[in-house]
Amino acid sequence: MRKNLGVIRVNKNSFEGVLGALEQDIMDALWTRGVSSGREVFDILKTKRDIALTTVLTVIERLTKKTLIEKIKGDATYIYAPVYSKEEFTRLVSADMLKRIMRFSTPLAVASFVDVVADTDPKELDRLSELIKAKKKEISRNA
Amino acid sequence: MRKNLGVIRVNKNSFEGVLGALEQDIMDALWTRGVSSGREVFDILKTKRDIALTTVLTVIERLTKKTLIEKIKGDATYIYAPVYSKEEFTRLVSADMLKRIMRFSTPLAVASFVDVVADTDPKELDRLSELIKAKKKEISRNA
DNA sequence: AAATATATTCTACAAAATGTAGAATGTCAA
DNA sequence: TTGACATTCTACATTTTGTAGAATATATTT
Repeated sequence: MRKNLGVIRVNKNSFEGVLGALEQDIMDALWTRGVSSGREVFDILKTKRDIALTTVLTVIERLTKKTLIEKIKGDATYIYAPVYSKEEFTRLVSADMLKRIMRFSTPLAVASFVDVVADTDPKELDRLSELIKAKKKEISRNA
Repeated sequence: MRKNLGVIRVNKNSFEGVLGALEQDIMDALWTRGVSSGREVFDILKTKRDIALTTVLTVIERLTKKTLIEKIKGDATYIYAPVYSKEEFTRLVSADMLKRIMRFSTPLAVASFVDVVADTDPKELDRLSELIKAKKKEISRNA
């Protein structure tokens, strides 16, 4: 399930290292569908992969232990809600990864970042400039 | 060995998700000491932790399979060399992580990045601005 | 209430990654 | 030849994730 892309193992999965494939699928189901019962999540995944209801329930259970999902007593069944929106979660994960990268070397991380942004979506460079400007103002305001 | 920092599991380890703790220690030994024999690496680690020579050898072997270490026939013993410098490796890992973050959402990643840089080392914001400027020039030159 | 359906929890196993190291084998020098 | 050291093999343990059957609880229907 893990491949080698050059040196580094990767998944197609954005949250590699944070969520497994099934975990990710379940979170995605909850993010797109909103609060759902276990069976509803199962019904969604079932259309894409061959999987058992209990498998889904088990993994949902694990995700609640990771505080990524909240378990709520509904009328007939439990329902599950993502604790963080996909955006919040992405921010948290990103921030965490970035911190780890920078913990090693901020200059290197910064340089890599500019390279990758330029590669990925050069137009974002402008937005990045603006965000920096704004951030600097914010800093001096609070200084 | 994994803790919960907020939502996301982390290690103190910068390369979490890429290298295990022992693997990291071994790479660090090679990076700081330079090309070394297995026993030399072992001697370094031994001062910090209780470990067997064969354990070190085993993991070195695994790292050669991951193409992070090159195995070279020395006179009496094999010697091991890091395939990438710590800097190169960091760049590769960073770039890869960043790509994965941006694959999900470039705008979010960019925003997070600015936040984290500001938090970590606000002075880097200026350098970041300059790098962006330079990168833009580079792009227009090659356009 | 008994039977049936549905939900939830328990328990368990498999595979991969990593840490761990003893046993076996190879090699070279005294 | 006999050590001493090097190298390789083999084998476990643990953790994470995927997987799901068995058991149990709860509700619904007849």
